[in-house]
Amino acid sequence: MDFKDDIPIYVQIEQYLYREIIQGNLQAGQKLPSVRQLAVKLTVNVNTVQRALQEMNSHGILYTKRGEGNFVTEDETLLAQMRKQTMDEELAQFVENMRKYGLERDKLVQALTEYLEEHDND
Amino acid sequence: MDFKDDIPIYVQIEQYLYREIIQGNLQAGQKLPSVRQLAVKLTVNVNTVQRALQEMNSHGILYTKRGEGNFVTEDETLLAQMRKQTMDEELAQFVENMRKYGLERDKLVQALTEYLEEHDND
Amino acid sequence: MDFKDDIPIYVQIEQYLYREIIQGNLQAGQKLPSVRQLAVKLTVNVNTVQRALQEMNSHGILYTKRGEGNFVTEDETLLAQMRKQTMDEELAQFVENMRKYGLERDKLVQALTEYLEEHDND
Amino acid sequence: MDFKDDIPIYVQIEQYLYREIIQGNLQAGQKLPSVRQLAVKLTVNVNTVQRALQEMNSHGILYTKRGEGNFVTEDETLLAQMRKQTMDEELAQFVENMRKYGLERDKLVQALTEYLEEHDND
DNA sequence: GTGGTCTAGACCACT
DNA sequence: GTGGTCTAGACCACC
Repeated sequence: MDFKDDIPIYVQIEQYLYREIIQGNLQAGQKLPSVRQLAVKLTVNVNTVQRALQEMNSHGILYTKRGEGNFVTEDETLLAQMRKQTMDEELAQFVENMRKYGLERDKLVQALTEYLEEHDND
Repeated sequence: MDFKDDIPIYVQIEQYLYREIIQGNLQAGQKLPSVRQLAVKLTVNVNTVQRALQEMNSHGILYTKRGEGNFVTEDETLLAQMRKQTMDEELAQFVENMRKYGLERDKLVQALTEYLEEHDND
Repeated sequence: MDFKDDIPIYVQIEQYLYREIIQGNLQAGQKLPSVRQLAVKLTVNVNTVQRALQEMNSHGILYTKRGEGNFVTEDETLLAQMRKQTMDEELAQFVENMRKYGLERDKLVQALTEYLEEHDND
Repeated sequence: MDFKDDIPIYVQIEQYLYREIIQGNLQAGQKLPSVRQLAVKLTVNVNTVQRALQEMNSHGILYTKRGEGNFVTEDETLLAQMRKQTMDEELAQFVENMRKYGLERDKLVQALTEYLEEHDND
C-alpha cells in the first residue's frame, strides 16, 4: 500500500531545510538553529537532525564551525543549482501526479493556465 | 513542522480510494474489495475501513448493496466533479508552493513549459 | 597533543574496507559480510558499521540489495579511480612524514632506492 | 582489525617523544618539560610519563640530572642511529603497504617519482 | 554553549 | 536471515 508512505524523517528534515533556504527564510551565510533546538522544534531525536545536517554538509549546502553551529553555504552558485534542482523535482512530482490523473503533457499547460485564470484574484 | 502531524488513518484511506478512482484503477460501477480484504491489504482495523467507506457513501461517491458490497457510483457527473476538485486541489498546492519559491503566475507557465521541453523523452 | 589521535571509527572502517578492496580480498561484485558480522568482527556497534557502509554507498563504491546485503561496485572505472586516490593519499602521508623528518623531495627517491637495495632479499 | 588494539599509553608517549626529537622540536642536550608538565599536557598520569622516560633513559636517548630534569642525549651518533632506524621502519611500512596494493619494487620508485612530479607545487 | 561520535536496543521492510 | 531508521543517553572536543 502506498497510503502510508514512508519517507525517512531525516530526508524530510532535509527537504524542509531546503525549502527554508529557497524561500529565503534561511539565507546564505546565516546560522541555523542549533541541532538540539531543531530536534525539539521538530520533535525528533538529536541524532536524526544530525544525520540530515551531515548529509547537507557533505553536499556542500551547509558548513560547520565546530563549537559554533551550522551555517548556510555562501556559495551562491551552489545555492542556485540546488534551488533549480529542488524546483525541478517539485515540477516532476506535479507532472507525474497529473499524468496519473490522465492529464498528458499536451493538456497540462492548458489546465494550468485555465486554473490561473479562474483564480486570478485570490 | 508538518512531517509529524498525523492525518487520521481513515482519512488517508479515503484519499487513497479517491486516487484509485481518479486514476481509473476503480471505475464507475465497479465493486470494491471487501471491507475485510481492504483491512488486511492496508493493515488497518476493519472499523477504520468501515468509517472511510461510510463517509464516501454519504458523499455519494460510493453506494452499498446490502449483502453484496460497496460499489463506485455510476453518476459520471459526480465523478467528473470529484475529479475536477481533486485536480484543482493539486494545482492549488502546486501554485502555492511555487509562489513560495518566488515564482509568480507569469513565470510559472513559462517554467512548466521549459521543464516539459527539457524532459521531452522521459 | 597528537599522540592520541582520533580518526573516527567509522572512517577507519571505511579505510579498512578500501584496503580490502584494493588488495583484492574483496572483489568487484562480491558480497560483503553482513553488517552484524562486521560489527562483531570489528567489535563495534552495528550502527557504526552502517555509517561506514552508508558513506561508501553514497560514494558509489558499494551498492545495497535490500534483504540481501552489500556488494562491491562492478564499475571498474570507479574502482580504478578509488584505488588511485587511496594510493595517492598513502603516498602523500608518506612524503609528509618523511618531510617532517627533514627529508625533502630531492632526497626522498634516493632514500627509497637505498632502502630497497639494502633489503633486496627479504 | 587493528583500530581497536590499544598500544600502551606509555609506549605512545615514547613514540611521541621520538618523533619530537627526530623532527628537531627537541634537540640534542635540550631539557624536556618537567614530568608534571608533560603529564598535564598529555592528560595522562605522572607515573605513565615516568615509565616512558625511564625506558628512553635506559636506551640512552635521554639522561637524567637529579634535581634538574631530563635531557636529550648529546650523543649525535646515537641520535643519528635512532633517526635512521625510525625512518627505516617508516620506509618498511610504506613499502609493505604498497606491496600489498600490488606495487612491487620496480614500480614503486616510479610511482613515487610520478607523484612528486604531479605535486610539485604543494 | 556548540557539533561529533558511539552505543544499545528497538522496530520496520524486504527476501 | 538481510539492511534501514529512530531513539535515548553518554562522552568528547571546540569555543
